Amino acid sequence: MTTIRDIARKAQVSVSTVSLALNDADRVRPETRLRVLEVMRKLDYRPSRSARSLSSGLTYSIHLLDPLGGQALTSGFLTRFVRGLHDSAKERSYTVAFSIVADDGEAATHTETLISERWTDGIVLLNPSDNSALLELMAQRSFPYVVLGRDPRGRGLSVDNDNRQVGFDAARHLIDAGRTSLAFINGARVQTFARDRAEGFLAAIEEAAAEAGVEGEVYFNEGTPEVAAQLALEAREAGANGLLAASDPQAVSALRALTAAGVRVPHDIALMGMNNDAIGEYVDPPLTSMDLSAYELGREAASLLLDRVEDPLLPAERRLVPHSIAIRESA
Amino acid sequence: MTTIRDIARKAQVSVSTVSLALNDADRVRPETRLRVLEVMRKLDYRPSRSARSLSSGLTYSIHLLDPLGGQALTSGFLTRFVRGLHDSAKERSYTVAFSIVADDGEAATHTETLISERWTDGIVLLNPSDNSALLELMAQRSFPYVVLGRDPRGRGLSVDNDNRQVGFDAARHLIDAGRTSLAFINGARVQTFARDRAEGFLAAIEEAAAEAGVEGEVYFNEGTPEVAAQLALEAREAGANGLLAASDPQAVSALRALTAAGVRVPHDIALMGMNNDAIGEYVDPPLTSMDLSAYELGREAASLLLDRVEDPLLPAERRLVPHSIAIRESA
DNA sequence: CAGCCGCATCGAACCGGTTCGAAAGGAGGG
DNA sequence: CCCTCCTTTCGAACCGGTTCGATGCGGCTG
Repeated sequence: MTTIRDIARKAQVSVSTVSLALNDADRVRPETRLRVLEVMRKLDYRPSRSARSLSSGLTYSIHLLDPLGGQALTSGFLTRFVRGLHDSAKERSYTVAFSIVADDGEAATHTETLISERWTDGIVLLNPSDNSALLELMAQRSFPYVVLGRDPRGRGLSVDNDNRQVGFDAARHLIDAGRTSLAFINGARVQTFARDRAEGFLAAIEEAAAEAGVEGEVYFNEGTPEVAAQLALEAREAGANGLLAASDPQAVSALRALTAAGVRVPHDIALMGMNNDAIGEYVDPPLTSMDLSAYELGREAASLLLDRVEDPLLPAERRLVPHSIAIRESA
Repeated sequence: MTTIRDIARKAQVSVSTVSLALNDADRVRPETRLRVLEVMRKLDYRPSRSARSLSSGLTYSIHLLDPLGGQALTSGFLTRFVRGLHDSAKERSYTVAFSIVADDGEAATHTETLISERWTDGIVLLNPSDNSALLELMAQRSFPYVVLGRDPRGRGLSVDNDNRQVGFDAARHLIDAGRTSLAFINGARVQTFARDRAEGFLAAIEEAAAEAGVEGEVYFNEGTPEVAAQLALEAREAGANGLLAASDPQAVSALRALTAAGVRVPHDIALMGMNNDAIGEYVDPPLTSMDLSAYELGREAASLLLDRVEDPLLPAERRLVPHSIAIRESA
């Protein structure tokens, strides 16, 4: 293994000059710098990451914390979010590591370890619940982190969709398609984003209630496809002709239950999913779905976080990523 | 930040004793050890990871390399594999990091960096192609790594399914259901596992050809759902009444195309997918699918790899993880 | 020409652990 | 009672970088 001292010897300069040549180009004479770099090339020198970490206090990595408990993330969403996170981090020469934790408690103790043992430079939290012990912890320690979703205290960094608008736009799309009795098979009520979406959904209905006589209902639930199937039938029973599900697996499950019950989609009832999973394109009928820009959320998360890692004085920020509607045949 | 020297001072022992007390329990008197640990607890001491890495030469992390180019992995598979990898690594106190690379060339240069800059203790490679420059590289450097799939040289560690058997069992399942004309919408021919599955698939047909007059064909292709839809129709045209797709998205896409063409599944043609993605349960009809035990593959990969990290003298090994058939209504 | 400044470079300390060889002390054997 | 060996502990070197303060040198200013 060739070290910085080997380079120094061979290039006839001091160790500190080598380090400077590598990291702080304009503090060393160009001529010297080139000579040093040439020697590095010749000896195929690679600075050791752990040595660099130890002395600089940086790990050049960020850490994603995935609370398995938080059901919120369908795998399609997570995959794309992670990819965005990775791509953005990679552009800035950071590595991404991750941990999957069972619940908020484990998340908190694990985070404590991440921070105090200096494993990482910044932490990405996925959709923590409102009363998260973890968020409490993060608010106290001053360590760079970003939240996907909403940080209730509003003190930290976060990336998110405008979830009220997501709900609003979805309802609006159904209404524009002539649907008058809407149902929203939503996530759990404890999830902030689910409440926000419900609010927007109902607001759109309210707005259209007068002129078009539109009405609607929100069903909070645990988010499983099984529950969605049952609720879809229930909603249909109650006269719904426009249906929004909180995820694509839920929508697909609802689709099957409705079809099996002889209800035609979209003829009898329009159906929308959420997050535009790849699979939605191939079911029959293809699924209209809210596209939450998971990849872009991931990119923004890494970008915001790394800005703070590199300059801790930057103010907190909440960045909203635009969503869109992937319109297909189901609605 | 409290360091090992703070502990030493407070506990009235030397720095080396503190280190020993922490890492090599039985080389220090129990009494002393307890005193040291007590001081640690009191001062909430946490050893710095980078310091430990630098002096021990270990990073306590493994690195997953995901070649985006290798289309082989549907996101459902990858998610579960990664989860297995993580869980197994976590049990042994290792962290998992990952990189997504565009192609084999980038994989090779990136791996070079991972190894020579000491980022990680071991590398996990996903389904490299047969002629991978990366595998060439790994074979030369002696650095712990494990391959998901087959290492053509057979020299390295690998975890895999018995892909020949996967193909065989799938065909057998269709034959047992009374299907006589089979088709396999397979992956690309350059992928070893695709060839292995094709071989098994055809072997099962061969075996049943005499008694039951079974015949069949394998369609190698790029693995997109679009292509699957087209090939499904083609196969049906040619008289197929039993169909196996290389992934669940492909199967779902085929299902839709067939249904749209008035072909009833499974009445007219039985349909099987692969990898048992969650979504298969909710389409209509629910999808029978080969379950490749992605989670278990991930667990085994980490387990084998870490065994070698901790004892480099262990011999190479190829571990096959059993598959199963998730039987639902489509076949 | 003396004084000052800034640039390029250097040596040494430092980051916080691990580990090696030596030393101290006590037990056991001859 | 002395020698040896084993156990426990210690000091110091080491891992491979970064960074701070000092130094030497040349050029500019007054």
